[in-house]
Amino acid sequence: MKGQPKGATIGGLAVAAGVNVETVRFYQRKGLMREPERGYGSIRRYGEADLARLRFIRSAQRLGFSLDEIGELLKLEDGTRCDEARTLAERKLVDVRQKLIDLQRIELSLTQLIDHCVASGGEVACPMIASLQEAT
Amino acid sequence: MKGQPKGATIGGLAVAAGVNVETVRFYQRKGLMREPERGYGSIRRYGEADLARLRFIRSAQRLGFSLDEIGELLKLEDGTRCDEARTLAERKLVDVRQKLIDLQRIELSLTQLIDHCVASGGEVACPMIASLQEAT
DNA sequence: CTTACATCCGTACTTGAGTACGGAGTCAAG
DNA sequence: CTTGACTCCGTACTCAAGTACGGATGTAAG
Repeated sequence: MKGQPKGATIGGLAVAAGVNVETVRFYQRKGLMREPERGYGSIRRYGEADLARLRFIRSAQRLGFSLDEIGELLKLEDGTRCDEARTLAERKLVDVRQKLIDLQRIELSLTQLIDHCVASGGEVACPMIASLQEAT
Repeated sequence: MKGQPKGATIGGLAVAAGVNVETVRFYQRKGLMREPERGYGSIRRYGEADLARLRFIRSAQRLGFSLDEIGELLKLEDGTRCDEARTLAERKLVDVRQKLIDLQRIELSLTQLIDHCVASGGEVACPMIASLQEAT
């Protein structure tokens, strides 16, 4: 009933997610990733869930969330009490929606710049900054 | 023809943008903000454009852009040669669109969590991680 | 059984993004 | 014309997020 090794080693996990082994261990110390039990005296094994979690962390980071904030998002995944989760989710949602607005504005600026570039021949300027002015 | 002082001092600028004076100076050193000429022997003055630029930098940071990337975005604002600008804009656009997709997925997860929370009474878990799984 | 390579773990180093500090210069009010 | 607050500038410190190092242990292949 014990069969062959169940999952990837930390090295395999790290490669699969495109991060450094040390980074995984760092996230474990921060409490963002679990440390699987090591079946007697041995080496830890990681599964799909660990990989997904690790990838989530990296994606969320690219979106400008700090590791502490990501920890909060992961608390939602991990199941907290309902009212608590809801409050947290609502706070995060406000933040996320503001980011969406800003990103959409930047997207628009960039597409317009590209269009103008195609249309004109020479110098162009992009109202990049104006794109984020408060639109009232 | 020289009138009264033209704009805000660095302190005023910093307060208006909600950042530290030192931060402004730091951005100047990095080349993200200009250092206005100081009319004979005196103190620098900043205008609306400087404030907008500073605010843009902070917003872009919240979206997960590094200061180096923000420098690139600002090159577009500042007007580069057309083909160069276009190439850069196209690269950034890919990045921005991926961020939009990820953020939209997170937004959906959060709203669903909130809905479930309202509907059920007790424990809830949020498929936060699943929300960013590659959907193909 | 040895040997090569990975894990484990603690500690130390690095990098990006600021923050803090301190002395010298500036400027407006009293 | 002094005084208090602010600017200027260089240098040094801090904090988050890793990265690197190195000795001890585990483990699979020859």
